[in-house]
Amino acid sequence: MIRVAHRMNDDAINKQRKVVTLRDVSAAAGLGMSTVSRVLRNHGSFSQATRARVMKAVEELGYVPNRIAGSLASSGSNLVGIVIPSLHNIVFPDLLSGAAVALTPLGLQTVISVTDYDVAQEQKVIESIMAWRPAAFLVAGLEHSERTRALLKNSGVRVAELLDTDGEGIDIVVGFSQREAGMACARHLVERGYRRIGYVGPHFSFDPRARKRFDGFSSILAEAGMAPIETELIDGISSTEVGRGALERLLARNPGLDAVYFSNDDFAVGGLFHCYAEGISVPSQLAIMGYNGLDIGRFAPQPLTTLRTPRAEIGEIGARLVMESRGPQVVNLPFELLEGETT
Amino acid sequence: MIRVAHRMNDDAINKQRKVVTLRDVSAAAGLGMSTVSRVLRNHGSFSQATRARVMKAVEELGYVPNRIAGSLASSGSNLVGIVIPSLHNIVFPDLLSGAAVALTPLGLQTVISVTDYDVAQEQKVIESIMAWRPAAFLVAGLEHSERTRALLKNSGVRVAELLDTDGEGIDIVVGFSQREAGMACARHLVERGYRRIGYVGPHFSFDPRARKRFDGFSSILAEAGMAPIETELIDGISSTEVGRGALERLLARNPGLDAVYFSNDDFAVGGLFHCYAEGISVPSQLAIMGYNGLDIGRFAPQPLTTLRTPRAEIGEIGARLVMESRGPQVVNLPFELLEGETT
DNA sequence: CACGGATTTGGCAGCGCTGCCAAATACTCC
DNA sequence: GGAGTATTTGGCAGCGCTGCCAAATCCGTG
Repeated sequence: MIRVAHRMNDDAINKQRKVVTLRDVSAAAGLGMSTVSRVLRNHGSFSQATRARVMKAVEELGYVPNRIAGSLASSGSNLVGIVIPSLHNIVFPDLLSGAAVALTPLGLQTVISVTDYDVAQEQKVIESIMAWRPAAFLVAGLEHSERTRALLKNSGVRVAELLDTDGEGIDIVVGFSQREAGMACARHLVERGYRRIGYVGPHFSFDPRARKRFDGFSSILAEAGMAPIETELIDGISSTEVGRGALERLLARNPGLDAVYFSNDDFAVGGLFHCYAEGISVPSQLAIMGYNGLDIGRFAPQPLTTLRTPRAEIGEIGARLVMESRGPQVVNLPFELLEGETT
Repeated sequence: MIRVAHRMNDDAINKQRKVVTLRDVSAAAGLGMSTVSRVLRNHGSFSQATRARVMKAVEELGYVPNRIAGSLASSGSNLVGIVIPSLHNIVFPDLLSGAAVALTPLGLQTVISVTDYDVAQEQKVIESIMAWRPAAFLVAGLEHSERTRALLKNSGVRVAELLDTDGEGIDIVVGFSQREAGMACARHLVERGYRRIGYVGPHFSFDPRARKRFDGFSSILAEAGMAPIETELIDGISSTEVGRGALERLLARNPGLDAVYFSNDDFAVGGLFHCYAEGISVPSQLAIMGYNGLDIGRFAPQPLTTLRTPRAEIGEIGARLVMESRGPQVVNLPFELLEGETT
């Protein structure tokens, strides 16, 4: 008998140690489960005395609510799926920061996946996030596989596609025209009188937004009757080192260039450093233009001419709109050409 | 009668349009739910013919599995909670990238939250991630509220604390000694003969790791019988601009400094740029030392002397260990002093 | 002090899936 | 050809919570 009693006691202890559920809390508080649930969600009505009893029991038992069960019962989660191509380009952490500003106060959690600029991988991660029935999706860009588009469209969750407005969106689109951004950069260089222009950026198969900017850029040069741009395309991630090497190779092949447009300020600063190292005078011998308006470029010895992109705002507005649940819409945010001393 | 039949038909259609469940798939395939579940999870045994029937039904109905229900039934999610203080310091995106390398192949999703260097906020986000019963936690640093530590310890989930090994961990710890890192930087400057050293970094209340480095740094100077270091403490995020301004202020107050130690390469590069702008010769008039081994510093006109930190490796190893579910352990990774031309 | 309405509380079904076990079917060997 | 084993399949309970509705309690009034 005694041993049995001991065993039961042990079991009870183990049970408690294992997982504390709403039922345990309600038993401890001497209340019904629904009452406890109401108190914990601060939803519906209950007396202050009840609230206190619940909180006391929660505290004593160390109860942690189970949102998996809660979400199943109420068919709705507080998860927001975010899908970006990379973390190595500052644009995307900035986007995430902006989104966090809007989502955190609403008590939403972010499930974040990285695709490495691969639409197949994008499809895979969106499918697996979808299995968590997120409240909304934020995805970078407008280019997806057919299946991904269908999945997002038919799922019923709100989707915001961010950064780029050149194309057909699924639901909400927040960004700016990448093509226009490229055109603005080209106009600037053309106006300043540069005529033999080179380009350093990622391979086009890689980043569709860089390609759109390049196309826009090229179209302005063509309009001005200028020769097609010389390009140095890069595989790896955006960095100072790579930009420096890329400019060196580009100049070796095309000694007569008078300006180079870089698809990112990281690259551009690398290019600028190359010029300093080689004694190439900027901008008189070679003009350097960047893209993104990174701090590092703005406060270089010669401030870099670049184009400030509103990436944090895009993240924030995208997150806000996707939760406010209105109809589909396109929001175009302004970019700003920052004239530095390198062009 | 006809109207009733119509209504039922409508209902059936609505039902199907609304949410396709495992039950719908099993009905369409003419199989039991458990069989379909087994096929979809590729778990247990079934014939190839069965597999094909299931896949066909899944395709036709556009079934998306519900991991909320699955996780509730099997009491275990494929979510990994990641908690970092900020996204504005490159260290943390790098950490996330490293973690993704280890987690993605295992089919794990990341729930990421940012604390803004606030232990209360950290507690809040860890509590709410815990409600999703994550498979594991990755958190930056060892400094938490008492409650957070208790929650993590008692929850039974594996926890890896990343970046810092100076202190008591909860479970797995992966990083390096921040104190030692600071000491290594100080030794380098002392060896080179610098004697009046300044420091630029974030407010100490802010970032406990920066404080530990600073303490290690100071201890070496004290050992060498040198005067206490002059400091310029900063509120905002790490950036070139801020570093530039901070150095200016620091030098205005302390004209005799012969070296400045920056808590981040962003700051340090800003400082370097300030020197260039003011015609201060580096390192003969003023030595500049950074921290983190960022690309931007390595490929500046004068390569920055800095200390390379293995942050992506920390993320990757932390993620790997936390999933391999062995006992508590501390992994110390090496940092590397990179001698540039600025000291 | 009984009465009607407002407030507070409890019971129970069910969200969609998985784990367990038993049943059905296929296959092997003598 | 039938017992014995291996493979494949189905049924059902239950994971922990919420939504709905009914029951209980409280309160001010006539």
